[in-house]
Amino acid sequence: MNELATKYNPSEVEGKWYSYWMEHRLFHSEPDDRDPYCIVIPPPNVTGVLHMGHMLNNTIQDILIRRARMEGKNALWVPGTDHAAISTEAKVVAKLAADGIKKTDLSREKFLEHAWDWTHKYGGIILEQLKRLGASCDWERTAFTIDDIRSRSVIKVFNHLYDKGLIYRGVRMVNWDPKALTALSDEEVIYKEEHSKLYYLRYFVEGEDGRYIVVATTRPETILGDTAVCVNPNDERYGWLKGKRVIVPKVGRSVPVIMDEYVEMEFGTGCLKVTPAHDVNDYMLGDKYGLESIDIFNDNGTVSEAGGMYVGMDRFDVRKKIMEDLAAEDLVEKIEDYVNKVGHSERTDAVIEPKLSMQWFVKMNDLVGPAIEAVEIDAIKFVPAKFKNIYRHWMTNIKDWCISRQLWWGHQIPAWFMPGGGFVVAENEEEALIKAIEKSGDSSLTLADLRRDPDCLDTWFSSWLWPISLFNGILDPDNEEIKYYYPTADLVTAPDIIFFWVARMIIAGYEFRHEKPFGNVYFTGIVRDKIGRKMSKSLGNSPDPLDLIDKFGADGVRMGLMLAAPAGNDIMYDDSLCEQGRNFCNKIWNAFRLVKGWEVSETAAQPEASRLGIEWFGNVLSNTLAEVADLMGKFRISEALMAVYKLFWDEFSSWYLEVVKPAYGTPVDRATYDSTLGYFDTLLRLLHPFMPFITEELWQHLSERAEGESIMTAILPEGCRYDDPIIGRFDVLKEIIAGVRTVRLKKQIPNKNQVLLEVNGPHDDTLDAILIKMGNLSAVDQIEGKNGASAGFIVGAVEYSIPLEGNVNVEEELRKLEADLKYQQGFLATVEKKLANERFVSGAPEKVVALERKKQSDAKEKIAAIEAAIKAIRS
RNA sequence: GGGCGAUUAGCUCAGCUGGUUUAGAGCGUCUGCCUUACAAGCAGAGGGUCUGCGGUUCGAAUCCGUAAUCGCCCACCA
Repeated sequence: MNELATKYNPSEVEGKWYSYWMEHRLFHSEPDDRDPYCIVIPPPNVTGVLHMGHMLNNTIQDILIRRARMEGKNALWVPGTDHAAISTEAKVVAKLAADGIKKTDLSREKFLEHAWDWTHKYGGIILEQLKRLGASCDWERTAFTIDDIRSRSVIKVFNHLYDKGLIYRGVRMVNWDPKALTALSDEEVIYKEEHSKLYYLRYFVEGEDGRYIVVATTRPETILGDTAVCVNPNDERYGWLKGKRVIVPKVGRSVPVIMDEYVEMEFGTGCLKVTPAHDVNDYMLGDKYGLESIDIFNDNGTVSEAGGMYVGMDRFDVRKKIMEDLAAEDLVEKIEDYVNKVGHSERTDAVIEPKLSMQWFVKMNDLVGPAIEAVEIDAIKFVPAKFKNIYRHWMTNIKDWCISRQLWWGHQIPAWFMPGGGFVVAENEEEALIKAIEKSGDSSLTLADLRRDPDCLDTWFSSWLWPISLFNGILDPDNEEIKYYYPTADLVTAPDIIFFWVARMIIAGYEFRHEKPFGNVYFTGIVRDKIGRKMSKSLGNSPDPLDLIDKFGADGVRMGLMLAAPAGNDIMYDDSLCEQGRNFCNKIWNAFRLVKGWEVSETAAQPEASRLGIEWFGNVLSNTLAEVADLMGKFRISEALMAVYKLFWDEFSSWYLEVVKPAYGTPVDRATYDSTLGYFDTLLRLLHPFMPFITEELWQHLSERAEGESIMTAILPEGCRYDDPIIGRFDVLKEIIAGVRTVRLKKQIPNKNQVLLEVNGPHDDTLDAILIKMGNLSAVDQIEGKNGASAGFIVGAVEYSIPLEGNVNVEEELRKLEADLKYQQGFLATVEKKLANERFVSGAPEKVVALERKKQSDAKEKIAAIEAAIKAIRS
């Protein structure tokens, strides 16, 4: 062991142990008698690559899983990927386009072949990357949202909801993505503030020569679809318009003026143009007043035949062109700068076009009840709790979910159209045929007569089943696995998918399983760069996680991320955090080198200092074990890690090891050595969930281990919190030692030179053995008054001093003491002011008053000690 | 436009039901050290009128009000 390098080398260690864990199936879980602890992974996009958000997210999950495993639970972390309908289809379409193939030239079957090829080629890369991080997922269970079990689950659920009347098909105004050529749900639309223009256009009034009204719009191109103009009936300016008609500029169409209080009189001119086919509100008005609806756009956002002019031009080109043409005809009143919110597709960033179309919807209102309640009463606990509000608000204002997508890559909607009109919903073709015959009464129907709806379902319509479908709980609701693992314990996810995924999983849990899907939801923050920008590909400010692992080691990166990541707070990532993690690995590594380098003597007696050190550290360790357990229970992971960090670095390395370290060239006694290895073992266990690789490496070195044994499955001792007097005494000791060291530093006394420590006052000598060793003292002498030249310090109310030969800077000593005196006097004054206040003494609890009195007497004692020291120096 | 959250040391953050020595940590900074585990280290030190203003209280970083700044979520003013 002595030939260990002075630095920890992660690359030599990580691959080895990951293979070892896999080989011995240590991540694998099956139902047994132990308590289950289960996390289902938020499935990353199958063709995605690991980014910093995944790193954060999955590090947290792994820490929770590994800790649960070491607490003796049957821990299972189920991995998998998401087929990500829109983005994967977009990637495949782009790849085909690069090869000169258009999607429209392919059959559905042919296209899906390409998509599967693509998935097999790039799919699962991200899972391989997670292994580098040390993720202890049960890879034997890896699932895919579109594999056989998950697909059949989706179909079954669709049928279930349809049969309950909770899924319907209808023409509605939906969010249309002209780039992906599909409808989207409301959640997939991101509104961005944009600097645009407000165009004021003239609409001449029919039959009133030369009289016109002015209408303000941000989208002049949609006048091609105008079928009315609307004003507020209370608007006195426009009372005369009642019953009139106006001419849509340029288009020349005569449209009615309608009156509705929906119109804000203050906005623009108080006149609203109504385009029922291309605006949600206008659609509502059109519906109310029976207006004609003219769909002027093709699916790709170009003007359709129905537009009548500019046919085939893109909507944004038309905007420019039509304004030129309107200006040429003097139909433009003015143009103003205007800031408004424009909806963009979450996946393609294309500007959303509100569009009337036939789609499938889920009636959400009938499903949310138990899901709202569960979070409200903390049956499902959100961490941090602020997300409860956001969740409640969304759930109580929920709208129907548009679940159909005009895509091929996904779960095809299980609806079949019949030749004579109408459709049936079924779990498969055979069932569809039976239902179709029944419904139509036409027994001559064959499968060839039925046409399946070509559309696919929203990706989230499969992800919302994830905690259930992973255990086949939809198809086989009574199987052992679902009964054992469900509900899962914790969910760890980013807050941006709270509606897409978290809320819907809760809804699905209650609807399909009558039980919550998980007990706690831990919302991570967003990983930002040092100056607070969200990490993104386009900004190029996101480091490649694998490069980071190469540079700092997986444990270093894990630690770096966790140090800065309180739940729900964004994390300002900086490489220096990983550096700190890497440095900590070295610290652990070198502490191990030290201990394993000791020669052990079976005959040497245990020094008193070591005995005391062992007693003290045992107490500190137990306290920290309990503290970490408490913090982890509250998901305060970075604080837990910090407690472990300080325990190892400060208490164990800087204090304990220095106390028990044998003098150079001498052996350590057996008892001290064994205790030290025992502590090291516990420390490694405590560290393991955070830093799995280095801890496994050192643990295996610590003593002989049988093949297949691992720290992963070692049990973490439980600590307990208590105040042993030795902890307090040791704290005082640390102060005294620090005082000695400060004097050494100030007086330039080398550490190897022994000094005498003189004590003036009531000094507790029970830990003197340690004091003498750590201070390199010749002795600790009790004295009265002052013995000549010395440099001193005060701890509590006791004066300590180190006699010096020759030049003592009396002035400096005095300055120091006087500054201290001034502080203590000021402090005493505030305490006495409180005590002099009668209302405080009578009003405050007895305990608080007693504490103040204690402060008062302590301060007085201390002041007396300082004054004595000053007097001694002066005399 | 509504709602929510934040503002504590140079940076990132703790500080839970007001009282635990006139506020703590990690990192960074400064000083001294290549001390026989570790210079990616050791030892020591400095650093804050808790965003401003007002209020409640014997007592406020903590509770209330208000202003400013930042952030997030939601919403159909074209």
